Amino acid sequence: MVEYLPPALDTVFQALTDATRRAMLRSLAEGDRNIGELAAPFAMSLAAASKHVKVLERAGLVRRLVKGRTHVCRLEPAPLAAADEWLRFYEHFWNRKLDALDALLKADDGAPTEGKPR
Amino acid sequence: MVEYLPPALDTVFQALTDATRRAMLRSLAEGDRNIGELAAPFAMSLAAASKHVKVLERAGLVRRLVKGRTHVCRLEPAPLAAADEWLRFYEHFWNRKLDALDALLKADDGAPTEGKPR
DNA sequence: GCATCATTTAACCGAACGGTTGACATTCAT
DNA sequence: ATGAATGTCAACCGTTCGGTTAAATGATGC
Repeated sequence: MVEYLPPALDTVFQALTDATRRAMLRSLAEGDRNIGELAAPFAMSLAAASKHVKVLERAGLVRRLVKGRTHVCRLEPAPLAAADEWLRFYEHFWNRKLDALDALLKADDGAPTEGKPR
Repeated sequence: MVEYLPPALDTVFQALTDATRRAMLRSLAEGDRNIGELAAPFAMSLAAASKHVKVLERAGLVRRLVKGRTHVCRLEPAPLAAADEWLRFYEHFWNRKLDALDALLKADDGAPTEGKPR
């Protein structure tokens, strides 16, 4: 059987909606952390933190290595790359828009798309 | 004057979790659309689509220009840039990880982590 | 004026979210 | 063997989510 099917974008973005989970990822970017360490900065029960980690895991953003009685979590950046890829589809858009925005706001129809380089 | 207070990252990612809304953004990338046009590809009521658009609006991803009885929606890419910026913090990570991934996959659960430097 | 088109609003529904508490399983240290 | 440490699981709770239907609003066209 296929162990890892591609973590859907839905799941990844959903995991990123929560500030607590985003902070956990930031922490994991600095090194492996067990559940207690991930939970420490937040005013919430360990059970709640455990759930958050599970969400990150489901999104493929975290891999868990059970080591004795502690579960050490490791950042798994691939799904972030996938999310980024999705976003970059719009990259040329937000670049182009930096000055085109003014034009659009002034003349709401027939938007001329030419503009000066920023 | 404060034109727009920063649309929180929470709100932006949350808006992106839904595939319907992501598809709407893709459609908007090709040009302005009114609500009916945005709703058309999906098997859902207009009221539901209207809610989706409202979510996109709340995230600052869409601007609505009421023109007569139709509401024409326009893509507003700035919050996407913000989300991308957040993600790119991890960019060096997913680049560096391309080959380290194999090592991680091999040293799965029961495996000792002593084999590699940490 | 009147019907129609485009859209929102309100009320409702079941499922998912984010949190809690309390009980349980395992591992580690003594 | 006992007990503390590390986490999970199950049950529960209030809120949000994504959808529905039905009614209301507002602009258009005849």
